[in-house]
Amino acid sequence: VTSITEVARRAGVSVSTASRVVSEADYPVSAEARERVLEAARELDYVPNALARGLLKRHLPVVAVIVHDITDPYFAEIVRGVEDAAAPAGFLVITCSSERDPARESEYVRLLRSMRAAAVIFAGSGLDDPALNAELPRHLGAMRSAGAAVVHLSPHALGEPEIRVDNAGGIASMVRALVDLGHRSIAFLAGPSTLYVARERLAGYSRGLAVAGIEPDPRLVIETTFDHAGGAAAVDRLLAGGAPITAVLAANDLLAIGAIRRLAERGIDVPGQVSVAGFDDIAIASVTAPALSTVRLPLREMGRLGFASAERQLAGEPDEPRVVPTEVVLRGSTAPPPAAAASRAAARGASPLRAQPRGAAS
Amino acid sequence: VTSITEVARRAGVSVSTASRVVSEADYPVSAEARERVLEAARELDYVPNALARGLLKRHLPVVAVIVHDITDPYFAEIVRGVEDAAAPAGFLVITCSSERDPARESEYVRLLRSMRAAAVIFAGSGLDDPALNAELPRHLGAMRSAGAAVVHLSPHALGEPEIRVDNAGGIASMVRALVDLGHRSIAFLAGPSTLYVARERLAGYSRGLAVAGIEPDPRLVIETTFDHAGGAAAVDRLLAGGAPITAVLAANDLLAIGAIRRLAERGIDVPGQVSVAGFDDIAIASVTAPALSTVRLPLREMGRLGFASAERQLAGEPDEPRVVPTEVVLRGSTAPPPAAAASRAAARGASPLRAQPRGAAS
DNA sequence: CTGAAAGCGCTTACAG
DNA sequence: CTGAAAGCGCTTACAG
Repeated sequence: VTSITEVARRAGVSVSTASRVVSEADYPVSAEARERVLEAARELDYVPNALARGLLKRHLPVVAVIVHDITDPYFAEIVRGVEDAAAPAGFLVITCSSERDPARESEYVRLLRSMRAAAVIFAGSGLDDPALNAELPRHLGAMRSAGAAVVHLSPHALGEPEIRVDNAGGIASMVRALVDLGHRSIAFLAGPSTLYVARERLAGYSRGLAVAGIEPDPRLVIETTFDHAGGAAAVDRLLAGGAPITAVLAANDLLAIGAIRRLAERGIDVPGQVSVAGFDDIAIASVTAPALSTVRLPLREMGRLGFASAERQLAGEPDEPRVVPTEVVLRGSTAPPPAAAASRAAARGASPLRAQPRGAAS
Repeated sequence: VTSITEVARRAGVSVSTASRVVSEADYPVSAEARERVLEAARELDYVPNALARGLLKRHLPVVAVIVHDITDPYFAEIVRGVEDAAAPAGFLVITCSSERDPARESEYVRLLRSMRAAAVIFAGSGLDDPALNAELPRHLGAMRSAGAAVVHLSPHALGEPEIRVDNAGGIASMVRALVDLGHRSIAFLAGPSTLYVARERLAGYSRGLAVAGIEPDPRLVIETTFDHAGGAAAVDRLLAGGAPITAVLAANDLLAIGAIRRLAERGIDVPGQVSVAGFDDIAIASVTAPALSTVRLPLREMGRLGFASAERQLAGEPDEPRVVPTEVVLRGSTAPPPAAAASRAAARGASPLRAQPRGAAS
């Protein structure tokens, strides 16, 4: 724990000069003094105290990412993107799993505020729950006015996100792709309706159906949690409902993967009898069997963009919102609907699922 | 950015008294003074400056987790465990993806040292590369002597890990389980031989074979990276090698999942023709098709234990190494070997893979 | 180009 | 129970 005082003494210079050298300040120092300081620092294994420095500057070179759950591949990928951009700039990244609990979120932001974090990036969607969100805006306001950056990568209650995904457009494109494959009976696993992203994606589903001239069937829209279990449960409800279905579109990949697994357990072939598609394109999506058709989001890039936005804010530069592209990726989990079943379904509204014995599909 | 000075002024007390109240120091303060300070703090939205506090204490209430890649579910789960234990104690968690690059790792630890992080937890295995690891021990030594905690959750070059997994025993148990199923030709996807964990798991494979009285066949051991792609590539090499195989045991789940996928692409049924098993039991292992048989590691619990070890070290308490249990979990990806093929293979050493047309399996 | 001094926001002996 | 003062390790006007 050597301090700059000892470095200065050993180098035979003042603390001021030592500081100017080790902090790489833009300030004239003679070559020999510089060399002596550097050598003393090396010999003493001097590492500057970032806390002391942070006390004088406005904040610590640390950026926090608030995620719902770091264990969700969607968020892990974003955090990695933030880190990839932050590391070269000398920033460390703090991850906070809020579990979508506004109280935990507030507490985390309070802690971040006390640590004078330079930026906080909200990776997950906001929750529509104004009463519980009371504290958060106060903390964010205080951080902002203390010069810290605040970035949102998803829709939220407090305004437009700095990094924006066209959720509705992405889902609508996938609806279109399924329709092009021949599907007309497309179920939608919607995620939690309290989440702003989930709402946008649901809107995309409705829009996609409207564009294709398909009458929406409320029985085909299932509200779920945003994980494997939600996908499995939704399949059960769908099958119990008895409505005709040839495709299932899920509001995220985790739901889709859970749905595929449940369909397999029920003896229903994917994509032979039912096509399944997701959203996000998390890493495992391409490794499942069958590989998942999905709408790709550049998750890592979103993390990088998030940090870039923070940097701009910290530098006092103008920060225009960025819109991030989505792309439909068709893999093995989608196919044309079973021909016979499809025409029968169209003719009398029967469920192709029940009418179609396993293995008889194309 | 209100400071304790303003709180003290508004409350009409000295800074000392205000400090004693807001920092919850164990020091007598009159009830009315306390109340006035608390109220002033509330009114001013006072949040103490953790940097100033950290400058006086030995360190900042922050714990870092060094992982290979936060995007790997293995590490995400551990980080979550650390966070679950750290949050109630008021610690924030910093994640550092080192990509197994000793230079990056050193740089991260230097940064952590400069921030006076209270603890650094190494989640991943050490690399056997003494030359490159030169800087790391110096930083760790400095942190330790500054009172910070250092925890290892995996084998490494610098001694015994604080939290220890019986890697060899776990793999050997899975070999045993496969043998019990009737397998004798068990390939092993070993991971990178430079990683200490990978070596321990390979040793477990050898031990398992020895216990079962099976002659090891060097063609069946494939060194790989530790990801999906490594599993796929290993399957290709195995099939090209032409050695008889009825089961593939992978040193981690990512490898196993990549292998299953590649086998499916090659038209080989899992587990009908070939059984596949992994190690770790990451969350997706139970959702793949077929669900993955694996050796369960209590990853989240390991994270919690890691933080607990750090807390003990910080408190100056004795910190005995903990050994964490492993458990064989048999799911859909393993089954008895195809009977005909197995006996033929035993008789003349032919490959059951080639001899067994798709779908003819039990 | 160099250095003495003030100050960032706290905590903690020390004296009362 | 209360408060004045020193000091943690830096940076940065300010004077030379």
